[in-house]
Amino acid sequence: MRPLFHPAIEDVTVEGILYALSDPVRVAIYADIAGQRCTMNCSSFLTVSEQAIPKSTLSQHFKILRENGLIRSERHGVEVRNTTRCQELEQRFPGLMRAILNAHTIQSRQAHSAKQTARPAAKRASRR
Amino acid sequence: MRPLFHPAIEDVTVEGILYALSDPVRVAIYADIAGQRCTMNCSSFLTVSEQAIPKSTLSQHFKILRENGLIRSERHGVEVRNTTRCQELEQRFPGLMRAILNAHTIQSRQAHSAKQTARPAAKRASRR
DNA sequence: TCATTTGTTCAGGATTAATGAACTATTGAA
DNA sequence: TTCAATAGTTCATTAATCCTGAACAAATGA
Repeated sequence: MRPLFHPAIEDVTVEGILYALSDPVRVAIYADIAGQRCTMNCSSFLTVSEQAIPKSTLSQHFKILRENGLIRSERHGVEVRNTTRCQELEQRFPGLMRAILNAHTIQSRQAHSAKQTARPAAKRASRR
Repeated sequence: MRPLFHPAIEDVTVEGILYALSDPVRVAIYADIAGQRCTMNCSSFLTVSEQAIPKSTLSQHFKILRENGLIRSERHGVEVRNTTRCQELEQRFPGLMRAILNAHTIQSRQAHSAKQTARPAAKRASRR
């Protein structure tokens, strides 16, 4: 089994970060890992936002997060433990990750309150 | 010719913003528009970062920026004038656009100095 | 040794992106 | 009015990417 590739922090690009987080599942995973004190394994995310994700898809999502420099993954026996690279990223792109996570929180709150008040969801551009 | 669609600011999503700016050409266009005092038409970008862009491709890029809530486009006679929606976006997602533009600036500076010192570009994950 | 758990890789079908060619709309000049 | 030039859009085709079931690999523990 191939070793897990992690880019050097100076090779991490803005485009790569934005691409990795432009998927609702991946940004939810990233936000969740960033919010935890402990590390998390991949299978913690077989359901994300009440939606089932096939494990092959999940594996690809983690690969994308990893290879774009957002998370660090280490094999520990049979599982893979994931942590964010927040501190390195903060050094390279100050304020970026915080602003994205904050925006994600704002949006989640809005979605939640919209659901509570039973308004129909606004139509919006979807990509897939 | 169809009218230009702009989403209401509350329908703009984080994912949409990140997706729109995850393309090097689009983020360069957005950064350029954001940096200008005056409005810009689409054809100002037939070459972006020393790279020629077909106008049909450019038209799609502008559509993506527009429909994800990043820019406002208005027809004026034969041309379309574009401005950012920075202020609305700042209200909805405080600090987000500033952080992204700042990260883009940091990265551009690094790319520029790397070119000057003639170091070979680091290999990085590409998407296309 | 063998079943279980955790995750990866591969192959395919589905989706999305890029772009040349044809088109629309506006402007200004003859 | 007519015609050419300018600025973008739309469409069709090809290329690239994404999603996921199936098969596989590695570690663990019974």
